[in-house]
Order: sequence, then C-alpha cells, then structure tokens
Amino acid sequence: MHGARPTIGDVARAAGVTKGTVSLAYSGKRPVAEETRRRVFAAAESLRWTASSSAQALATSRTSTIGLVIARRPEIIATDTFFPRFIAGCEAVLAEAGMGLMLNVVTDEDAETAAYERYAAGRVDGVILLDVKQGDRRPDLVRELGLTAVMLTAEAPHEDDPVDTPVVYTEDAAAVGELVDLLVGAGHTSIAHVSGPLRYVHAAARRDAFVDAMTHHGLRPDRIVEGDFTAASGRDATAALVDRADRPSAIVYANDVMAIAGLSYARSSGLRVPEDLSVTGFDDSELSAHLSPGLTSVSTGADVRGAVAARTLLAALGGDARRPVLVDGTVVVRRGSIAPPSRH
Amino acid sequence: MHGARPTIGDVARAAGVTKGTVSLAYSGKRPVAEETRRRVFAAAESLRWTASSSAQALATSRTSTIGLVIARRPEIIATDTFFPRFIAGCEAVLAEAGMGLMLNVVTDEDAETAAYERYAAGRVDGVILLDVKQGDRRPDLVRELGLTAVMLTAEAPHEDDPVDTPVVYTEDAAAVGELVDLLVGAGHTSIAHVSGPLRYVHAAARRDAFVDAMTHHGLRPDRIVEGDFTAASGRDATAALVDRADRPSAIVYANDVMAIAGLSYARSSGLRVPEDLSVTGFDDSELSAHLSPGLTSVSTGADVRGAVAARTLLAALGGDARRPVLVDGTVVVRRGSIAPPSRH
DNA sequence: CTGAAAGCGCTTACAG
DNA sequence: CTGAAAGCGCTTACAG
Repeated sequence: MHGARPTIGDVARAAGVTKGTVSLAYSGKRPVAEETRRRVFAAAESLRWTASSSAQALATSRTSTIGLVIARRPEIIATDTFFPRFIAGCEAVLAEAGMGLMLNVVTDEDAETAAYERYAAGRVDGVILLDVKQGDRRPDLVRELGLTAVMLTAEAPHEDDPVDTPVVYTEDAAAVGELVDLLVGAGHTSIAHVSGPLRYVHAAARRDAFVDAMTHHGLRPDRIVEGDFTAASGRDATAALVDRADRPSAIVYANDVMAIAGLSYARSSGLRVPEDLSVTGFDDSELSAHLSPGLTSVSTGADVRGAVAARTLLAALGGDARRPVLVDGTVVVRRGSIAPPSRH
Repeated sequence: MHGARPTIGDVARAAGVTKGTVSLAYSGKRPVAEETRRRVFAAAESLRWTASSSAQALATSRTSTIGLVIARRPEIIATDTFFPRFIAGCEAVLAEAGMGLMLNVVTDEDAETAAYERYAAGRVDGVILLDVKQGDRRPDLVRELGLTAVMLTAEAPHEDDPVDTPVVYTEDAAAVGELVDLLVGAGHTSIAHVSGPLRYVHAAARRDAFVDAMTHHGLRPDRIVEGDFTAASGRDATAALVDRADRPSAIVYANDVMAIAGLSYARSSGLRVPEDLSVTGFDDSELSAHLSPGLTSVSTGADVRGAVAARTLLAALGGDARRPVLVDGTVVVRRGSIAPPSRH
C-alpha cells in the first residue's frame, strides 16, 4: 500500500487514453467525451489516484496555497482570540476552493522577511497581511517578491494612500464612538482608554476614535495608557489609572483580555464593577459573554473578516483586483459592565 | 522585477557551470571546489535566486512542510489558548529546519478526512495528530495514506497499545493528583470536577486522575460534570454544581477558561472565591496569572510540546523512529484560588 | 571535482 | 474530441 503512489500515467494506461486526456477530464478545461470521461474517472478511482500537487504546482506555477505570517510574541497570540477565529474564517473559504493555508509565527523582523522570501520561492500564491503598522514595509516587500497580497485594516483607506494592494477593512471608529456614547449616556465624564500597541494602525485607529468621541462630547480625552493586548498590561494599565485619587469612573479597553484583567484588578483593590468602575472590551471573546456580569464589548466578526480576506485574495489571484471592501459586522454587544458612576 | 523568476539554469550559466553543480553547491551533498562554490553563490546572489520549492518537491518527493489539522468548533479554538501556543512552539523548530506548517481547521469528520487526503497528495511530508480520541481512526488513516505521523497524548502509552506511530506525551495525571492533594491538604473533602469532552483521551485521562486521587484520599469522586472547554460550559457546569444545598467546597476544572467562567459565576451568585469556593484550572493561560486573585493552574508547556512534537516528527521523517517521548514540563502553578473551606 | 542527461508527475500548446 | 510531445525547475545517478 505504501510507496508507489499511482501517477497520471497509470490512470491513462488503465483507461486506455493519454495523460493529457486524464488531465483534461479532471480540469474540464476542454471538452472530453462523456464515455471516456467515465472510463478515466473509474480508472482513477480504482487506482485511488489524486494528482500530485507538487507536479501540478511546477507545471502551472500555482501552489494552491496562501500564506499567513503572524508576527507577535507567543503570549499575545495565545491571549488574543482574534487569530484563531480569523484563521477559522479563512479556512472555511479556502477549503471550499481547494486551497491550503501555510502559517508562520515569527518573533522578529528578520524572521518575518525570511518567511515572505520562502513564500515567494514557490510556496504560496498570495498572502494576507495582518497587523498593519504605520509605514509598513510589507506591501512593498511582497510586491517585489511577486506575491499577491490583501491587507486587513481597521479603517477605510485614505483617498491619497496609494494602496495598490487590496484592502479589507472594518470601521472600528464607529464602534468605539458608540461605546463612549453609552458611557457618557450613563453619566460618565471621566473616561480612560487602555490602548493596544500604537504602532499598529488598528490600535491607533481605536485610540483616535476614542479621542474624537470624547472631544465630540466636550470631554478631555487625556487619560490614555498604552497596553500591548496582554492580561499583564491590562492589569498594569488599570493599576496606573485606578490607584490614585482622581481615578476615572470608566475605562475603554482595546481588547477583552486587558479588560478582564483590569476588571479583576479593580475588584481586588476594592472597587465594585460596574458600580464604581464601568469597563468595556473589544473583540468580544467567548469568555466575555459568560462572565458575570458580562463584559460589554464589540464584536468585529473575526471569522467573517477571515472569510472575506480569503475571498478577496482568491479574487485578486484570479486577476480580479477589487476596490477596498468593508466588512460590516462590527457591532457593540451590551452586557452588564456599564452602570452610572457612583459618587466618590 | 515581476514575472521571470531566475531559475537554476540562469545561475549555472552566469557562474559558468552546470545546473548539477549549482544544486550540489547548495545542498552540499557532494564536494564542490571552493572556488566554483564561490562563483555559484555570487551568481545566485546577484540574480537573487532561490530554488523553486515546487520543483524541489517534485524532484525529491519531499515537500518540506508538515500538516496540522485542528478538528474543533471555532469558538473552542478561539477560547483555548493551547493551540496558538502549541503552534508557536512547532514553528520555532520548523523554521530552523527550513520547514513549513500547513494548517487546516475543520468542523466535521468528512472534512477532516479530506484534509488528510489532500495532505497525502504531496502537500506535506508528515502530520501531527492532536486531540486523540478513544479508538481514533486517524493513525490508521494516515498510515494508509503514506504520511508519517506523531501523536500527542496526555499519558504514557500502554504496553499493549500497538502504537506504531511515535508518541509525545505529558503526564497530566500527576498534576491533577497534586491539585487534589493541595485541596485536601487545605481541608477540602467535597471536591468536584468539571471535565473536558470525555471522548478525548486527554480529558478522560484528567478525569481518571481526579477519580484516582480522590479515591486515594478516601474521598468520593462522585461529582463530575462534563464540559466542553468553553466558557459557557464552565459556567453551566458550575451552576449545576453550586446552586444546591450540598455544593462542593472546591472545583477542579479541566482548563482555565472553564475555571474563570465558573469562578465568575460563583461570585455573582454570592460565593466568595476562594473563601467559599476554591477552584483550580488547567493549562495556565496568561490571563489566569494576571487575575486577582490568580488562578491556581497547571502549566503543561504547550509551546514545549509543540517544539518536541515537531522535532520528533522531523526525526521520524528522517527515518529515526523513536520510543515515546515524555515532555516533562507539567508543573502546578500555585496562585490565590485555593483557601481552606469555610463552614457552611 | 564537474558535465551531460534522464527523470520527478503534471499541463498545455500543437496537430489531426 | 484525442494523441504525441515539450516543458515546468529542480536532483541525482552515471561517466569521466
């Protein structure tokens, strides 16, 4: 059973046709007589043949796989529920299209570049760019390497951005605005923000949205602490914000994990949540929905974004370059972590 | 810059040698004169050549990539911090060996089988089998397909298991025993267990270990609720256990997420943690370390397991079939979620 | 130590 | 609609 896998030649011989005909019967790129088609399929099935993907890749210079490199520290990847959900979403559309997903987790920039270079050596047809940074050089890099790419961002591309790589985006700003509205509506005036690493455009976009929303309400958006999406940073940022006389009455966190850690810290230092401190998260992890009280958060459809990104990339590979596509699943999920501020 | 990637022929021509020599210079499989070696490298560098992996794959019938299929519902993948940490660990050793990782996320068994079949069509050289189930058919399947495999389990293989696929295992039983010891030592006698899905051998192993440890202490291990690793199931199981007169004074959860959700539920229903209810988790997520109080859990070195699994698979691919290898990083991490039981 | 050539398993013009 | 053959870009015996 091992060893000698059947080749297209074996199938051709068994079916009494040439290799070309077998190929055509499977690809459908040219008509094949119904009768011989049947013979070919029967032969292939009885030999349990499936085309060798390396041979196909060499002949077509298409690998039928796309690449994804994640450049974050393992703790963060483990902590952030975005990645697995995003990947699951990709997979759903890739599997359907018979494509594979090659994944690379890297920790420094050299390794990142190396990963893309390996990709370009005929390992993948295209890539999805996540965690876009200010002045990100990856769009240029992948273009130079001849890889088609799509990138995921958290705001609509600016008119003047000369983005020649397709963009899939969410509008996080609106959701952050809604969160602030909710808080202000409940009576809060002293609201802080714990952001993600501001070198990421999505983290900066959420921070900017926070500033805008506060300003819009005539409030001072001057309490912003930069976190890094880990629980540790959420706790530390919360401590910095809350262990002082003029503590805020509400905190808007840039992700759920930081919010949960912060909430836990606040409680342990004697504050009631939400009575003394209201909190909101971002990205709506499963845990947040099953805490008591639940964490008000914003669901950004990580899986949907994965699916759309994959679909957009497939289209781009097919030569169909699209205008930026908006993923419209961003919605605020209200749970019990907001209350009117207590006097203190 | 696009289009015509240089081939080994271009390099050979530029260096004034044959393609065979270029190949040999890079692979080192046969000696090449220092002088011509230099010429070859110089030519390759100036042409920015790297070997096409599909051509290499076809010529050697080695793809230099390994496959991993994860067969869980997306919510669970997103919730469980094991997978990303495991993958990061794999990556570290794969990258070093110039290998790639192909990932598939599937939701039903047909898709799972299909994924392995695609793998076998020359997409990967070997696979890592996770989440082994009782009577798991994947070892047979992959063997039939001619894929080398290694599988990850949570207990030493039995003598009589005719395992011809290499095994990498942890000894979760000892850690569970330690947890129970800790609880019993603190004075608990009424201890419950919220398990993972018992069709998984790792979940069953933890459950069995719980039963054994309780029995060892002369306690009745009769309160076991089966969860599914999600926060939702952790909360529901906790409710079932705690909303009654004879509630346990401590709960041993099979993972951290269930423990955190359970803890939160218990608190919201008026119990103090740990004073009224002690809890322990499993797998030591980053969040658990930064909660207040922290969650006592067991670190099982997901990343180390990933690294060891990858290394073992590479060895197996090299023809080096090993005896089962124990990953010895399982250690109980004591934090503040255990206290002596309060009278009630 | 190096060259010339066959072969890996497909796809795709080119004829008919 | 189908056959015969070249080609994709490597590696690896086989000679020398």
